[in-house]
Amino acid sequence: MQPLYEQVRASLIESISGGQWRPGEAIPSEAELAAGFGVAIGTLRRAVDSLVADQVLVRRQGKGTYVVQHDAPRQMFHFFHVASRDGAREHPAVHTVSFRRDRADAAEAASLDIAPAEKVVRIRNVLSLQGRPVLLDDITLPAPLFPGLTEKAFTSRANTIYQLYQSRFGINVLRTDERLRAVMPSADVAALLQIAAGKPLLEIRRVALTFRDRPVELRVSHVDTTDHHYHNTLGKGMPA
Amino acid sequence: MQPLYEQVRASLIESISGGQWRPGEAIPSEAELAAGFGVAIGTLRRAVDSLVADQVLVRRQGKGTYVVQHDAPRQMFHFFHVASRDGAREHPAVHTVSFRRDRADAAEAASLDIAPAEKVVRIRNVLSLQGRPVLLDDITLPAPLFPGLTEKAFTSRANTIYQLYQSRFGINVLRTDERLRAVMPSADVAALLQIAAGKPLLEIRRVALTFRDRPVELRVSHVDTTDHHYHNTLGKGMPA
DNA sequence: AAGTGGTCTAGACCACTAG
DNA sequence: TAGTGGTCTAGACCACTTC
Repeated sequence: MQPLYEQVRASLIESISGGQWRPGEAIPSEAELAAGFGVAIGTLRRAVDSLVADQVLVRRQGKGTYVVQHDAPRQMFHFFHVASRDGAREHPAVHTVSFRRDRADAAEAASLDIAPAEKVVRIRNVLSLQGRPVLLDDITLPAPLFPGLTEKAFTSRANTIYQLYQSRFGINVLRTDERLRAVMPSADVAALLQIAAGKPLLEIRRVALTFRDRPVELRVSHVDTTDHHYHNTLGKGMPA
Repeated sequence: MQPLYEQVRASLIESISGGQWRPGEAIPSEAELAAGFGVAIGTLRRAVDSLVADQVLVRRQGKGTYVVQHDAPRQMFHFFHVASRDGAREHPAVHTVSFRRDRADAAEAASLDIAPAEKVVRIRNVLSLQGRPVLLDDITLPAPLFPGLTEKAFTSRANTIYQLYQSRFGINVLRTDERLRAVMPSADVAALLQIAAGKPLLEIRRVALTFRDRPVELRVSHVDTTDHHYHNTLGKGMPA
């Protein structure tokens, strides 16, 4: 038998991912929820605690508990780990190079857990920091999950992409799985990042996951690490 | 005023970092501890919970709560994120190339928060996976923290270095701060990793921290990512 | 003053481990 | 059977926000 607080947690997730409580909205008070589920308030709090730890909910003392919104600055940097030499993080300026619809290849289908040759949307973005191109993102999205997605919707608010996924398509990115390697740039990548051909790049292959570890986005990034680096903290709470 | 459970947590940390309970040993039962601190058992549990989350303690139902030992396999991989192409992780074979005493340069002193020109120990290790050299570690340690450290002690159990820090010098590595870049190898690095000069490497600059975020080790790694990658999971509990 | 989340208590009962 | 951690309850009181 599953513990009660796990069942309550699962039930809360249903309500959130089902759109019953929208991002930015407050969920009912702890007393109400506990009464509704027929559990003690301590048990309800334990379920909420775990969702707060997973960044799905945020508590605001004296006000209520809210569904997180991904456009908040600290949500933004939760998944953006590129920092400049002095450790400062900055919002990148995003420029969309291309936006088109295609079919998934075998590797992509495997990564995204979709059928081979499933329809996908491909977006290529150049991200600039301090006015210089530093990062090239190649994003692949399963088309069925993003109905009616247009380039315009993407570019108009592209610096908070996960917020777009959440507000327009009800998709909460909770976790990402990243693999990093050092590579030599291809010609087109070098051109877009305006670098010499002999300069190595950091390649990040990221799969973004939502509830139940379902993949929703594949993103391959190439980073010019001349003046920037990828920052990672292991062993405790989130990086600041 | 600090919450009670925070005070209890701080007190527990004192007992652990002070060597009162040694790694691998069980701490007193929750009932005993609660009585000793004069708090409710729920409050004591909350303090213990946070230390379990920080990987300082582990609970074993029916047996007791133990101070973490860093030689456990899952502790090993907590800070070793290099995996092969298929995602499998493997214990590296370690070969010590050099071991010598020196003085810290300015950058190292800043990273380790020690006086300029402080005595340090420098170790250079080559780590092999599947019989091939994949990783070159350049480790810098503040000598005063590691009295009597010899090459022999290091090499004899070098595949669990943090366990050595813990068992011999009472230093618990709790957190690491890593910065990743793509670089071209210097001649000596290329030679030790047996790679061509034109092949890019992943550079990892890691500072290891103990209680109160005190730095205890600086490690610069160079990784041949031809058949391996650096694996990172963001947004939830520890990677498996 | 009313409503919210945050802390703390005291105790019951369950699940697991060991002798 | 005894001892440990794991779950769950019911309620008191505090701190913060809003009206």
